[in-house]
Amino acid sequence: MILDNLNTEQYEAVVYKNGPILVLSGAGTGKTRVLTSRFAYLVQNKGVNPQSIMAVTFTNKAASEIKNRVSKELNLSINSHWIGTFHSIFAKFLRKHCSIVGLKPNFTILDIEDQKKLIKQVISFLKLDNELNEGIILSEIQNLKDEMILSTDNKAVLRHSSIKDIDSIYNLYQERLVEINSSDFGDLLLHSYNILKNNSQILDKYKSYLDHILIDEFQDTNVIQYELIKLLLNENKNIFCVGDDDQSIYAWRGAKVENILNFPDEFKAPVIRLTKNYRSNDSILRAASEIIGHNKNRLGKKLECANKEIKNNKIILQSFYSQEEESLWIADTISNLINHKDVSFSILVRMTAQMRSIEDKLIKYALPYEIIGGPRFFERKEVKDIIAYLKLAHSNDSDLSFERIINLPRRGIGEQTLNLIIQNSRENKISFLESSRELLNKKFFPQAVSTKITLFLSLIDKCKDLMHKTNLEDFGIFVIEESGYMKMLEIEKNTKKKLENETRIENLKELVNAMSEFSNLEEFLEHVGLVNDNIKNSEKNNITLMTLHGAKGLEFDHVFLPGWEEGIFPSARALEEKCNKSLEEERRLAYVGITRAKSNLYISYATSRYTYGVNNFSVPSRFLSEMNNSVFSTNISKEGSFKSKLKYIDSESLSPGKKRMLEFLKKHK
DNA sequence: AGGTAGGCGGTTTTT
DNA sequence: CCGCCTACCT
Repeated sequence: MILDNLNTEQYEAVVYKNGPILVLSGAGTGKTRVLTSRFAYLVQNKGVNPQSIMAVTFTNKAASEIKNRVSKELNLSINSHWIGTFHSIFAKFLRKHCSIVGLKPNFTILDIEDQKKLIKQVISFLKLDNELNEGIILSEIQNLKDEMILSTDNKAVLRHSSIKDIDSIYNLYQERLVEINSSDFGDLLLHSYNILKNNSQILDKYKSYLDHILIDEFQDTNVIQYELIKLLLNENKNIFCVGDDDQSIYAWRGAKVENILNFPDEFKAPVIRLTKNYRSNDSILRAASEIIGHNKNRLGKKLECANKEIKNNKIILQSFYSQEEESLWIADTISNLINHKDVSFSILVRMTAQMRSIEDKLIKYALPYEIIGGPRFFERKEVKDIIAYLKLAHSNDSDLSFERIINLPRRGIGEQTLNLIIQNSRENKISFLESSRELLNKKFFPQAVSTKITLFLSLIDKCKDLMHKTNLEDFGIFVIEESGYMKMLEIEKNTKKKLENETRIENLKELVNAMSEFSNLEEFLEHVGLVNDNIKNSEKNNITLMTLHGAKGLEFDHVFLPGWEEGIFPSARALEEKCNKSLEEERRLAYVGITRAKSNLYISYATSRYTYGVNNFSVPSRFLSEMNNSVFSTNISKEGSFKSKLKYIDSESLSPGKKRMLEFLKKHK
C-alpha cells in the first residue's frame, strides 16, 4: 500500500536503509509524499515506534498534513510530540526542561508586538536615545539568535552587528525575558539547544529515544536549527533530509542554503534526485527552468514533465496601465472560469500590500476568496487585549500584559500611577502585578487611585480563581464581560466607530469559539503563540490570495502572478543590494511561484502603481526577459513602453518609485 | 486622566 | 496612504 504508485527514485528514497540521506526534490516531484511514505514505511515495515521518529516541517500546515497522511496510511491516529515545526517541537521540549534556564513551566511566548515593546522598555531603561527603531534592533537580535550567538558572548555579538549598544540591549533584553517569564521565537530553539548541550543526561535520554529524524524543506533551515538536529542525532545517524536548493526563500530569516549544499559531504550521504514532475505542464516547467537557470549558486537539476494528461496551455502575459486594471482583469478572468466545477485558483503576490486592490475586485465580482497570511487573527488588537487578561491570569509575571490592560477599558489609572508601579517593580525585582499589590498594601496611593487598583486586582483574582473551575469557553466569556471590555465596545458602537466595533465584537466571539476547542489555558496560549492562524477557513473557497512565501508546497490549477515590476518583484531592497544574493533569492521565489501552477499560469505587470499614496511608474520585471518568448501565448512587450512616459517623469517631483525607474533606465540605457 | 490634531516615518517575505 | 507618537488641550 505504502509503496504503491511510487516511481523508481521515490521508492528508492522511501525504502533507503538506515543512515544519512538527502533527497533533492524539485517542485512538484512528490516531496511530501516521499516524506510521509518514509514515515509510514518505517513504522509499518521496520517496526519503528512512531514516537521515536522526529519529523520537522517548516509550517504548521505541513505538519498537520504529515500527521493526517501518515495516520491514514497506517490506519491509526498519530499524535506525536515529535511531528511539527522546529518551533512547536522545541516549545514542548522547553516546557519540560525550562527550569534549567530560569523559566517557569507557564512561560509565555511573545509575539513581535510584545517583543518590540520589551525592546522599547530596555532602551528607555538603559537611557539610550537610540536613533534606530525597535523593529530593526529586534530583527538584529533575532538574527543573532538564528546564528546561535548568545547575549553573553559580547565579542561575537559585536562582531556580527554594527548597531550601537547592541550588546547591552541584547543582554538586558534577555534578562527581562526571563524576569517576565517569557520566551521569544529564537529562544525556543536557543534555550533548548543550551539545555541539551549542557546536560548530557538529558541529551543522552533523547538520543537513545529518537531513532529517526526526517526534515522537510531542508534548504530553509538556519544555523541553530541545524545544530539542534545534529546534537540530537545518535550514532545511527538516521537523518533523512528532503529539500530543494532552488526553493530556498528564507535566507532573510537566517536560512543557510549551505546546509543542503554541504550535507552530502558532511555526512558522506548519498543523494537521490527526484526530477519527474507530476504537477505542471511543459510550458510552465520550461519557464521555471529558464528563470532559475540565471542563478549561479545551485546544485542544478532539470525537471521533466511526467504528467502527459495535462494540457500544455501556454503562459498568459498581460500588461496594464494601472494596478486597478490588473486586479480587475484577474477578477474578471476568474469569474469566467470559475463555474466549471472543481478548479482551484490562486493569486500570489510579492507583498501583502498588493492584496488590497485585488481583494477589492474579488469582492466586486462576488467571488468566494480566502486570504492566507494577511492580518492574523491573534494579532488583532481586541483579541490581543483579551488574551492579555488570560495571560496575566495565567502568569503573574506577564508584565507586558499587565501594562496593556491595567487601564483598558479605562479605569482612571494613568501614566503616573503606572510609572510608580514600574519603578517599584524594578527596585524590588518583582513583577508589575506584585508591585502594584505591594504598593497598595503599603497604602502608597491616594485613596481614589487605591480604590481603582483594588478593583482591578480583584478582577484579576476572580479570573485566576475561575480559570480552573470552568471550561475555557465560559472563562473567555467571563473575561470579556467582567473586564468591562464588551461594555466599552458597545458604548463606542453607538458613536462613530459603529462598523469597526461590530467586527471587533464578532472577532471576540470567534476568539471564544477558538478557545472552546482547547481543554486548558496552557494549550490554548501555546497555540496562540505558535500558530499563525487566519480566521476560520471556509472550505468552499477555491480562490486563494496569498504571498509567494505562503504558497510553498501548494498547487493550483490556475495561478496568477501579478505585479512583476522592478521594485516590486524583484523587490526594491533586493535591487539596492550590491551583490546578487538577494536577487537570486527573488529569482527562486519566482521559481516557486511559477511551479505552483498545474495547467494555467498568468503573469502580469502594471506600468503604474499607487504606493505611499502617490502614483508611481514602474518598469516590467527583469525576470520576464529571462524567459523565452515561446512559453508565452501572447506577445506583450516585456520591456514596457517607457518613451511616452519619460516626459511625464520629468515634469513631476521625484518619488522613490520614479527614482528607481530613472536609475533603472540609466543602467539599461 | 483622557482626548485629539497634526507631524512623521515606513514596506518584503514568517515561525 | 495610514497608523503611531507627541504635544497640547479639556
